[in-house]
Amino acid sequence: MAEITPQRPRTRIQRRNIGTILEAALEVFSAQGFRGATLDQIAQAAGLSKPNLLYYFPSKEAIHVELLSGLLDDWLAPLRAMDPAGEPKAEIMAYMHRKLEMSREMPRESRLFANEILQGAPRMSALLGSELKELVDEKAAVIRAWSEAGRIAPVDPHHLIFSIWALTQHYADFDVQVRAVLGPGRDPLDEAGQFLDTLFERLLAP
Amino acid sequence: MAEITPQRPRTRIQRRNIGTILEAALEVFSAQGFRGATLDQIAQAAGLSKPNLLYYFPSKEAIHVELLSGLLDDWLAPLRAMDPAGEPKAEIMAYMHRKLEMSREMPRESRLFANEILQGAPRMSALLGSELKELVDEKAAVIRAWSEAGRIAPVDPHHLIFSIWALTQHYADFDVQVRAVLGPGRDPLDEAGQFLDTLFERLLAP
DNA sequence: TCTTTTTCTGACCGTATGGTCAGGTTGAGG
DNA sequence: CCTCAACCTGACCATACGGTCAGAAAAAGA
Repeated sequence: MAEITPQRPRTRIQRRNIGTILEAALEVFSAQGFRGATLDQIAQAAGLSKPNLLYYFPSKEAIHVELLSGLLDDWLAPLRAMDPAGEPKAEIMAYMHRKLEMSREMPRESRLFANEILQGAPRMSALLGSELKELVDEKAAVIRAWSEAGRIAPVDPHHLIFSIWALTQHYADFDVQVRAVLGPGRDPLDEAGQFLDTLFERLLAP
Repeated sequence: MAEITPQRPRTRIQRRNIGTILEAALEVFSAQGFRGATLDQIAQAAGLSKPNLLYYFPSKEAIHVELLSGLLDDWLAPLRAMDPAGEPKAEIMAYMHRKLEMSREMPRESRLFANEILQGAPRMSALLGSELKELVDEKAAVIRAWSEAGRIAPVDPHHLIFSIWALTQHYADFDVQVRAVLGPGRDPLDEAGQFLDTLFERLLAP
């Protein structure tokens, strides 16, 4: 009975199976939520047996936590990339577009986070108050400086960031609603790109 | 064994208990999601026994459906109230503020809907494509007319409505995240009111 | 090839959960 | 006060689910 620990380097098989499991878990957790997902569903989606899942991860919860913590960096990367030395409006617009692109390319990750936050972030609240808050505060200071220098219109930096999150993630998290309202034959994400361009253009114009 | 049907008028006790159950179910479903909520939790929150719940509702699912369909009208009321004969910007601003007020006063309802939509709206997709779409299309036409008459800046009406939903509901659905980032001693909803005023002011100014 | 370690599985277990039922209790109308 | 329908409950059931375990199968190493 060998524990799979980060101590000794992972074998080829371990890398492959752990990857497969996390991919399957993302699929199932994002669609069903933590409580709604079952190990059998994940096992089936991964093409592995249930005991085999639990050979690689000690519990259902451990899979979920691994997914969340592994994703947080990807999730915050676009904000990290916002350059204090860049042109203010261009930097903010680029951030918004990168987030919108993630709603198109990574809707499952978006929904996974949304599910977690909706339930009160029981497995993430620590990270929210530390890592996330620090990054946001840092970037908010940058935006505030831009704002005070008159390079963008005056605006609350924290709520500006919230608005980017809300407006971009909405197209991933509420996809069914958006599509139901728009009807077939329209590309919500394309239109959103145009609309949000206009919105932030007008909001930020000095 | 009497069925509780809408046929014969409800007794006093029925009205009271059905109300209590729906209130408790809203509390539990909105915090845990459908799958995460248990009948025992709802029964305890309602101060009733589990079999007694099932005396008034045939199943857990029935309680959930009743909640959702009963809530849809309240949810759409602010949009319905948008008056084509009113002053365009004021009407839109008023709608936004009413929605924001609902995020403050009815966060559980907001999260209940968010949960449902996130899971792909398995119990609501019919309503989304009919009742919701029709109302939104109707109001979108009004907004488009305002826009074409030059009374507000040109803007895609459907995405304008989406943006109001996204920006206001974000403060209810992602409450923990918003509070974690802002830190203690700030009132997110108050600040949001200011910020969104500015945002839509600049977006809509002709 | 032989040995050791890693990988994998069928069978099984305890608990939680949605739901049922026979029968008791309470309230309303006469 | 009596009767009948409405209301309520403890005990119970079947299933789903997370997790365990003894040992087989497959890789890796010598």
